Amino acid sequence: MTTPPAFELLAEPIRQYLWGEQWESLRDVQERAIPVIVPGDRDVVIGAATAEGKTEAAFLPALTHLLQGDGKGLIIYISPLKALINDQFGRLERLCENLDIPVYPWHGDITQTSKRRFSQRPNGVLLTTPESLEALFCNRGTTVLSFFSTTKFVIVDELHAFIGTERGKQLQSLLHRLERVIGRTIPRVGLSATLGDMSLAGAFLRPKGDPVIVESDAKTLNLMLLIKGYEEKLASKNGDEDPPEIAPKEIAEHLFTSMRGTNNLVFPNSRREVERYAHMLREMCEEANIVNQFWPHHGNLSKEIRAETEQALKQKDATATAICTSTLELGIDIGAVRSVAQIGPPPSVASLRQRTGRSGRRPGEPTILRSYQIEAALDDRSDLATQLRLNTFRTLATILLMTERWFEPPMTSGMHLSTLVQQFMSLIAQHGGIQASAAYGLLCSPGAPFEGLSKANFAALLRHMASLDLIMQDSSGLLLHGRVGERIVNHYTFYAAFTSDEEYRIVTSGKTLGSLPVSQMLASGQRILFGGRTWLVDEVDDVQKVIAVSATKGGSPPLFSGGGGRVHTRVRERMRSLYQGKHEVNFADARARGFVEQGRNSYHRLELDDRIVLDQGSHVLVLTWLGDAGNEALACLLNASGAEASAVELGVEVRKVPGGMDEVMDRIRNVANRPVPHVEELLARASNLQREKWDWALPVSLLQKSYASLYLDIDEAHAWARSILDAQLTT
DNA sequence: GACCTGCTGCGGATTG
Repeated sequence: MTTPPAFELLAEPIRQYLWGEQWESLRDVQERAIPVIVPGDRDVVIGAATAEGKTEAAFLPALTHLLQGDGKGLIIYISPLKALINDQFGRLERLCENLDIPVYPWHGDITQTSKRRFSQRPNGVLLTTPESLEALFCNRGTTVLSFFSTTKFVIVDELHAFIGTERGKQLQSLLHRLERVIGRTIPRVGLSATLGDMSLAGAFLRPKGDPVIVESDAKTLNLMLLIKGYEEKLASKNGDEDPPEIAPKEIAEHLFTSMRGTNNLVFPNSRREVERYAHMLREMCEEANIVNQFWPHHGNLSKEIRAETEQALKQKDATATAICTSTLELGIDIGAVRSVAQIGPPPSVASLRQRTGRSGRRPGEPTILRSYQIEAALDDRSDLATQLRLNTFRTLATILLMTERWFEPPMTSGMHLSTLVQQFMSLIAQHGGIQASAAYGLLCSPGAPFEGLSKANFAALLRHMASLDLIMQDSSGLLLHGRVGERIVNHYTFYAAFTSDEEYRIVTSGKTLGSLPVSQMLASGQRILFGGRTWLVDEVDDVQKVIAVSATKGGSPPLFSGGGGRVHTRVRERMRSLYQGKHEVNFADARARGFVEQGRNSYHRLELDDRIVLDQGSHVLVLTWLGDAGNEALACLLNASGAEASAVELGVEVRKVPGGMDEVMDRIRNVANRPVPHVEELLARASNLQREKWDWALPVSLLQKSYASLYLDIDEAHAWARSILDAQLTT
């Protein structure tokens, strides 16, 4: 028997709508997703790039399923962004109008009236966020059942954005709790970018589940690639002058000439750099006497300014280029762009893939990526990173891995016990109090989000939370909120699983431009760059947390701090093979090729092929070529054996002891010969382990477990030490 | 440690 074409499986009114919209054919993922979603009895993960029609691949069959039922069913769509919900609402409403299925957006900006309409007749499509769902569980625990009893599907958009985060753990928990309230399994459909291992995305969508994976045909990337190198002269020796910063200007000039007249995206890796380049490019437009076409976009700019940039990109009769952070990495609709620029090393292979995927969407158009790399001029004082041209090699390794279609596997090992604290307090709110055993079953039993946490550990958590007045127990054994817990749960900030810094609002003549984290203090009279323009600080109000500014001219150093991300072992391995290789990098300009040659020369001069340790004066550098999680774990292992070690870019830096290099080798052998220590032992001397929102409410032993699960690859570090020992035994 | 994301209920005033 042959399967009928997917199109014929869709409900009649949906087919009519598609005819009306003049769809010529279904996309590959749609063709394959429709037959598995229509019956409504399987979990499905759809992996494809932006604009390959993932949303329709989920909604067309899900709505078909709804129409084939009694018409009273509900589809819950969960998105990480309000902006995405608003986008989706516009698109879905047109389709659903014809089907007589209501669509309700439900998030923090939606009015009570609109929410009330859904409450009165909860069916159709509900578009919401994890936080709004959390609020429903907390404030209307008793109505969750009546709201959601007819749910046929949960669709999670941008699944990859949830994996490996405390917010993702919260989502898993909410979906699990939802099914426990309703008393049955609800099919889950996850929409994800292409990931290194899609089955891990499935394991995230439903722990211990068995999803159908629908992955987009690996269509070859028609990539046009250019890497340009820029050399920055060193600051003067007396050090009282600002660094010259010629290179960023040269990069801005190249961006200006190669991008004006088309739509593009520029990713300089930090808000600070976004401001710097947006400002330079705006000035260049002024000098050239043309209307500005370069717009900034980042998370601290006000919604209005961001909307202005998105609008500029979308409109047809003028061109625009956005200088942006990862705010434009997710699926917000900004249309196709001609090219993408990456300044400095991309944060990860997966993120670079998402970014470049914004270009070359129209048939026949290539994907254009320009990568700009600044390195300091070499002299006899240059440090190891400069000599090795590390940033250039990291950029190259990341780009090559992308062209080889390798991506970081999603990080699913994190325990995120911070979120266990939240979910436990939320359960108390939902049920008006809960027994410890019931809570343990809901949160930690097989298939639950915190599966694997022992009863003893759970009890230790409850005791600790009680000691902090977060919870208390009544005479019947029922657990309730304590004084502190009551206050926390009854504030709206409780619903988010993640923290954010306290921020100052930047205001000019009554209009909010955006916000700044408080870490940077400002004085009046200072000039700042914000929203691509220069402002004079008139007044800083520490009570209202408002910075009043007025427009001014001239530039000064922008705000925000910069830095790096977490690097996977595979990227470091690829860097090493690039150092060892001889073949030319033929998609780089002369200067970038020069950096490659200089890096390789340094690598061979320092004999890094054979060396494990390198004398750095006061420190010894242990070269591992592992990822950050491996390096950090090795630093912990060495610390536990009495050294003073910390993870750095190429390995672990160890403070020199009287025994010198031999002593360090001894310690590595020691690590290799001993069994892997328990996490408690490993992190016994570590402090400052709190990273997530409720980490402060965890007992030390659980904080250590949670930290280790997120940041340390102990097995990898131990295996590395063993491999060193084995190599020495055989020579 | 880069980047990013999200948020209720209620009371009181104002308006149609």
